[in-house]
Amino acid sequence: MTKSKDDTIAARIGKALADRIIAGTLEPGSRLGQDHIAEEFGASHVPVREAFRRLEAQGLVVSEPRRGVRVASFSMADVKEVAEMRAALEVLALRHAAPHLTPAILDAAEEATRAGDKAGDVQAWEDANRNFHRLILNPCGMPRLLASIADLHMASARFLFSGWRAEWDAPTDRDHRAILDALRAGKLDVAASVLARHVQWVGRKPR
Amino acid sequence: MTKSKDDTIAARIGKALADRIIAGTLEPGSRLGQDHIAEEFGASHVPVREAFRRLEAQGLVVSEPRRGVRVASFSMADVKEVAEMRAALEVLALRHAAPHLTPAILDAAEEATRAGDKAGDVQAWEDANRNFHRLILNPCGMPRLLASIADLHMASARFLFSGWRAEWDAPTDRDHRAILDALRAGKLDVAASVLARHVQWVGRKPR
DNA sequence: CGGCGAGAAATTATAGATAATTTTGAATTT
DNA sequence: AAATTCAAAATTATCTATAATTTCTCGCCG
Repeated sequence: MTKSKDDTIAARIGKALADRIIAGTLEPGSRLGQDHIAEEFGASHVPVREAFRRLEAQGLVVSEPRRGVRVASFSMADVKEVAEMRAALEVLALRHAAPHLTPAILDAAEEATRAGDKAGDVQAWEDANRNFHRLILNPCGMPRLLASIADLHMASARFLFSGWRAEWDAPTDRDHRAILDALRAGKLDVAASVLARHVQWVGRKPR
Repeated sequence: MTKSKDDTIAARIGKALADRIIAGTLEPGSRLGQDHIAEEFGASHVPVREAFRRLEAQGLVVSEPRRGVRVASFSMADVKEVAEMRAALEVLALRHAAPHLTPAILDAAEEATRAGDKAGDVQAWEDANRNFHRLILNPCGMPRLLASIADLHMASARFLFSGWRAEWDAPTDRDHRAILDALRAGKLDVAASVLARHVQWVGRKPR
């Protein structure tokens, strides 16, 4: 029953590569040879090429016709761009999700925030962070919007894991609580503006 | 020199199919058999499958593993969702493009508006409309944002051509002029709010 | 008369093979 | 020594073939 998504080999390879790119295991700019990857996964290169197309659409790789595909590199400007897009779209999602937010959902989001506080490494913190955003935004019931946000979130996470930002501080988790408080108080505008600022935190220059 | 984009067969097929889906030649829900399409383009089904992946990422087709792909159908809710996403993202793009807008660009945008007025059919009007938006947004210099907007614009155009809206009235072109006036007067907030409203016009119920 | 299999036909997904293009590298020339 | 050319090697893109899955059809049974 856990086979509706990564059923095809292409989907499985695509997901595996995405994970590595986000985690930074595959470095920006590095070449992805289709035969090499096919061999590693014990498959032919056809599903590998199909996986490439999806990754390309997600902005995780760049492909030059007949010259191969490489892991997408990103600049500070790219990071800021993604952060601003997230701010715009997540605010939109929140405005539509708000009427459907139940106390149970808000409690779950608070629990996710606590998990983030207890996180020992960046990976665990990011998992909790993603969970928080997913919980409060999913009820908007706009699938295309949520898919776009998920892609942008991946790009943000890449940056977070890239070492540019070795530190991850408390302010974001304070933001989470401020968002929850505002939502509980019915102050949607406040929640939205905190969310917008919060999302762009990752786009700030480190060090 | 016109070969950096649709160089591969897969890209060419993808673009051709996208055009047909947007124009409505391929109806929502209709099945796309890989062999059938491959034969039509005088190719094998492998590049066809790669084209499918890109179309899937753009939301133009939906693919169920081992069950084929069909032209994505869309509901009124989908149209509204796309319109709201466009509003959010185009406003963001406009805010970043504004500082780089030159009189020459604004004149070109006005010319595009006139072309829209003179348009005899929906197709010509949509071409002019897309041109207007492209002209005033491209200078934002945010490639990922512009790519997302382009995808959303395709979805909007699909709706426009779908027959749900056989009429296309003047108000949009009045909006175009209001946006240009506001930009020329340096009233960015006004331009942004008119743009947001303008984009969502297509999401209104026809008849 | 309507559901229910079993087998056939059609279709998708993957593999293996081939053609075409780019990259590499060494020999040659200036 | 640097630049250039040209052939070999590597890699991508596509095609043809095969395996696996779904859909269809038709006869059978309730």
